Amino acid sequence: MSDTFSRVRISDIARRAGVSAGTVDRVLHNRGEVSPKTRTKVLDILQEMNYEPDILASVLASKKTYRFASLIPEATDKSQFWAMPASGFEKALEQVRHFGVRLDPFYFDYFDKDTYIISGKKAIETRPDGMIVSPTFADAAEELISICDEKNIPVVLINSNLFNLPKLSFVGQDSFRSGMVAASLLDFGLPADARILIVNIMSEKGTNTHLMSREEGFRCYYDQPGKEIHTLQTINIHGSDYSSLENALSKVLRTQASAITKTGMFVTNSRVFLAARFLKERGIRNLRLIGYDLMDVNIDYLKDETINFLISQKPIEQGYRSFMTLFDHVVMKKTPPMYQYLPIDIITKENIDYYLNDHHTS
Amino acid sequence: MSDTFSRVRISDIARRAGVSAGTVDRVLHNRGEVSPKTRTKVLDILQEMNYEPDILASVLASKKTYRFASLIPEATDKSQFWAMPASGFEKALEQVRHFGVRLDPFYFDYFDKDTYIISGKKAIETRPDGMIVSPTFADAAEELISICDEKNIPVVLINSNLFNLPKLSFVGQDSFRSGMVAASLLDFGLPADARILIVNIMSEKGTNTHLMSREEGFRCYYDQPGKEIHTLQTINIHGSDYSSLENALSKVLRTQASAITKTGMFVTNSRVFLAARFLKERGIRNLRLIGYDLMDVNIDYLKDETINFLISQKPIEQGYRSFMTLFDHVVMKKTPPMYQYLPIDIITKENIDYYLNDHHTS
DNA sequence: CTGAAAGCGCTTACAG
DNA sequence: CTGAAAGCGCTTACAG
Repeated sequence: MSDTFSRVRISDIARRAGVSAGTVDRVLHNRGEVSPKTRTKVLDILQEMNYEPDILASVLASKKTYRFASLIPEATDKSQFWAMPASGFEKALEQVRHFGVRLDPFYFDYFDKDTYIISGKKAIETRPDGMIVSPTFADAAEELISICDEKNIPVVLINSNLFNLPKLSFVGQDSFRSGMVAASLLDFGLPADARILIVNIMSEKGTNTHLMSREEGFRCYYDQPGKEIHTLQTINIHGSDYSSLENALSKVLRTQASAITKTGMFVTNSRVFLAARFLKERGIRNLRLIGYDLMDVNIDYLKDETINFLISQKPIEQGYRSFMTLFDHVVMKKTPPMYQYLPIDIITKENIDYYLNDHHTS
Repeated sequence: MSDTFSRVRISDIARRAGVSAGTVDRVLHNRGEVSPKTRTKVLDILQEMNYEPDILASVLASKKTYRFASLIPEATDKSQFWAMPASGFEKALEQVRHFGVRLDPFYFDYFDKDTYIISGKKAIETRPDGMIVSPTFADAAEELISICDEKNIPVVLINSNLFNLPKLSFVGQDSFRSGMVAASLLDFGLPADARILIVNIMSEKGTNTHLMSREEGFRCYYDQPGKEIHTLQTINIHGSDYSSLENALSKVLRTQASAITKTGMFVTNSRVFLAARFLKERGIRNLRLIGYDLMDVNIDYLKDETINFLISQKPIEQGYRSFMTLFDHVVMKKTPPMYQYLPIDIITKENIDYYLNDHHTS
């Protein structure tokens, strides 16, 4: 493996073909101005001698510089989530800075489609060599991406996917499957004939496609033959303030303490801390609770055992891999896989420490 | 961040200091032959202008080539485990080949200390620029590592740790903590007053330190205040053939079917498939079983639900990170953290697909 | 359509 | 102790 290391140089090829290095370079990069005859000849020798370019020399000589753009929601204190992919970008950037790579971040308001379109167009206008795009608003995303396609800007979709679009790759989690994982965990921790609440805490203006496929996956688990039959009940809460949730949950959770150990709750997003708060305020213990994302509030409830499991979307890795996908494609000329699903990490009080810092370091 | 990108060149420093590039290079690399006066002057200017070397140019110019050595057990069909770190090495190597990096792998027989010492010494004799060492035999490892220290060869320990040794870094999993994770999972899935068997399937000649700390961690979980009191029973099996296990388990598992749902079993290593086979052959269902490592046999039992959870040691990542730690230190001159604990991944039938291939791709 | 030359930023002998 | 020059492998104008 390590002997494959590039020993054949352009000058070797040139000599062998009886041409100059410049000409070899021209065929190497398809920049024309070469007669078909010499072209094929050089191509043959390239092949025969198994030429592999020295990327370092190439980057050094062509003082080319690469600019990528990212289009993700602004991280707010209500939703820290999008700060994580951004830190993944930085981590990746740090690793490949010396290749002359830059990243220009563009942000938008998660609840405002107009800002999405405006920021997106602004990003495209800078004519980046590649873009990382969160398709938060499906229709608007579709439009932006087709513009990128026209302008030959490769696009990596991050966090949620849109099918049938001219994208380079998708990096994210399989929402449906993560729902199944949640279901299997609750199933493991509940006796037969338990009662399970599926709680969708929806934001009024944002998209809720993730939540829907998580619920589908969750329900799909119990549709499998041989699974114990629990009672599944969906509760849709519109608005992510505490009082909406309190109102909705207090109606369905009047059960006396003894039944609580036979109850499970699956909150289909990071708002699981609202449910945890509810349980804690009412002194309801031993209900099995599972939700998403390693936000600080959620972690607190995980540590005090109000939440049993959190499923991580690996946001830092999403950022890191999106960036690297672009880099590998644009700079290293590698074709990435079309779908890159990150692992569905199961986080508990006991293993969370090793998921908290980027470098898994202590 | 991206504007920090190196714009100051050696020639800039040289001009400013009124010396030649060669001299700047000499102080940059501490290779002497510079008067103290010019040295401090150059140093000052370096600092002041915030010089950052262009690694690409540096690697290209110094046709230096780096050689690392690895010392890990040979992967056998009985134990595929060590094939994974090796593939992690390859993955890392692939990413940094263009820096002139090579890896010479050295292997030994997991059960034969002599082969460990012999291979280790052979590796050291090649005078590598860094070594990745599995400290399978503690005393012998200690000796090898002190030789490396004398010869200034940085060492990264992989998979299991030895404290108080002159090592660069350790990459692996916190065994104790992984035991706690296992305990919390069983606790979640078992009713109060259940019975839990801790099964140590020990190899006669290899080291079993991992198993011990996993058991300690497991027991530690139940020592915490407020945990339901289950009956914990340790079963030590010497020899990793099926009949030893069959013999040992058939003595303790005569319970009638109804009690089985109140039984959990924690196998402290990858031999959990032996226990799974036992259960399956006897038609014992609904016992809660947890073990380690994503070996093919284990995966089969996970998929047919005989095994409930597997804890992954992330062997590929261990290999990848060990190699990168060496690379970053030797080539990029970065100081790594002393301990690098990888996450303790919880694997179920539902999420395993996304842990199987290196690139989390589908 | 093609070649010769200069240059990317750093390192390496070599001469003094 | 120091500087000038050549070179790493590739790319980029430029001249023809």
